[in-house]
Amino acid sequence: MERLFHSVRITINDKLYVKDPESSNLGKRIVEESILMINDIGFESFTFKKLGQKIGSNESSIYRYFENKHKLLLYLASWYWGWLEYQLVFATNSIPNANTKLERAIEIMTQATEIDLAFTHINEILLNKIVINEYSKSYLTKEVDQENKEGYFVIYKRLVNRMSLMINEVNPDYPYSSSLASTIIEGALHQHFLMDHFSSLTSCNKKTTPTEYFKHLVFNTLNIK
Amino acid sequence: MERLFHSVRITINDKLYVKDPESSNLGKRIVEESILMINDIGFESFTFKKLGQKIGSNESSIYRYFENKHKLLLYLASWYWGWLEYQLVFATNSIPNANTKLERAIEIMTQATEIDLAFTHINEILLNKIVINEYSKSYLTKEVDQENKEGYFVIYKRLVNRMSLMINEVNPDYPYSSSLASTIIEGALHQHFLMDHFSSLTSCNKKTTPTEYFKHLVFNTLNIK
DNA sequence: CAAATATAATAGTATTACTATCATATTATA
DNA sequence: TATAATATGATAGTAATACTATTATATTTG
Repeated sequence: MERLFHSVRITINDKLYVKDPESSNLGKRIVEESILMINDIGFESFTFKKLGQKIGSNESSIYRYFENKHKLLLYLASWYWGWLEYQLVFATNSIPNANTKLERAIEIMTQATEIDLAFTHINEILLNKIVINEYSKSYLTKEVDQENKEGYFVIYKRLVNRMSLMINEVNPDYPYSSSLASTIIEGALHQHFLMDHFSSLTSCNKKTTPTEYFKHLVFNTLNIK
Repeated sequence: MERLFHSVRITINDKLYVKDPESSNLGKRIVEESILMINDIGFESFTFKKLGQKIGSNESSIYRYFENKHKLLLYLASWYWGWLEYQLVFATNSIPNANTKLERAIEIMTQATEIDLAFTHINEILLNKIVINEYSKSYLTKEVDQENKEGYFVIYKRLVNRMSLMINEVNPDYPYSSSLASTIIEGALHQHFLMDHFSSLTSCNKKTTPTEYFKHLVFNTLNIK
């Protein structure tokens, strides 16, 4: 299975980069090391100048790949959601039973990424942490409507919609499938954040996982016992 | 009732300001106009220099009230959550029935702020919008643990805990009350954001409110019909 | 009215987020 | 293999940001 993942390529909106980072060694190093660095010092403190120093390259060279760090974040996030989408589709498409399928989907969407499937230069564990800590900043902006029109969030939207459809399959009469889908995906990120920084605001911990919480939430809400 | 609200004063951690903005006319203008301005141009573009120009004051004078715009955001958010907490307690404390009480609590936490109760210089409608669009940025930082220790998030935490207790009153056996409480509060902000910018990711709209969605979610999850 | 305090004005600094230009590698192709 | 094309690196420069420091001028208070 790992081998299979190796050969998958996640297609990302080409407006998010100036030059495709997958097309060169430097590009891959930019992506690889930016993940480590954003995870390390946080998105606010992260700059192209610092990244250049770290990878022994030049600030101006990084600008030839990404217009600015905001677009780099959107690129990384798209990659992450694309990767999750792939896992979701791969793991659920052969499941005939709607309940079992939704259950598996919730697992995939709410689990902490624990295994690095070694997608060459991308560390999925750290990328998952970046998404938990920084993803909101990519859309909580004044430019969100314009950027949404440009298609910067398509993968994320497709993912929420897939979840929504699976919810509908389980209970076609449930009237809030889109909201429930977005609540699971965004809420899972939030619960993971709370586990790390505000433990009194979550019931989740090492024993009780967000997955358990969301499964209970969803299946009770849908009136499936 | 409006008159009553007038006399309420929300107590905010005094580490969040250098000089209490409630203590002078300039301080109040800073708070008042910063709300308008952040709402208008967004937190990223907002600067103390611009604010000074708008209120006919000087950048350096604003720094005598707030160390930086991050602390100003924390101050505004604390004020907002304190104000919501007041409304929550006021509206629910006399309700004896646990279900009715939780129902009323969900209404208060998930409704869009529509009426400006004219808390003198603070526009609650705009402040609610700021919280929807900017609040996450106040805690998605590398300094969150330190700032949490300093008590910058106490009001928010108290509010989530109040919700959690009300959930427990309805169903003492429900094992995820803290997570459900944080899901309602954070999730409500998120659903409002989606209504404004990603309508395909939410089932909520003018007719179907987030309040309706969350009531259904909570009472079904708690197995109360 | 003097003293204390608050506010305003101005200047200055380090950093950020770029853009532009030119030099030098590396790679492709004729 | 020479040359052209392209990629990368080095350096410089700019406007804005996020402050700090100092001094001047109001305003308030005792």
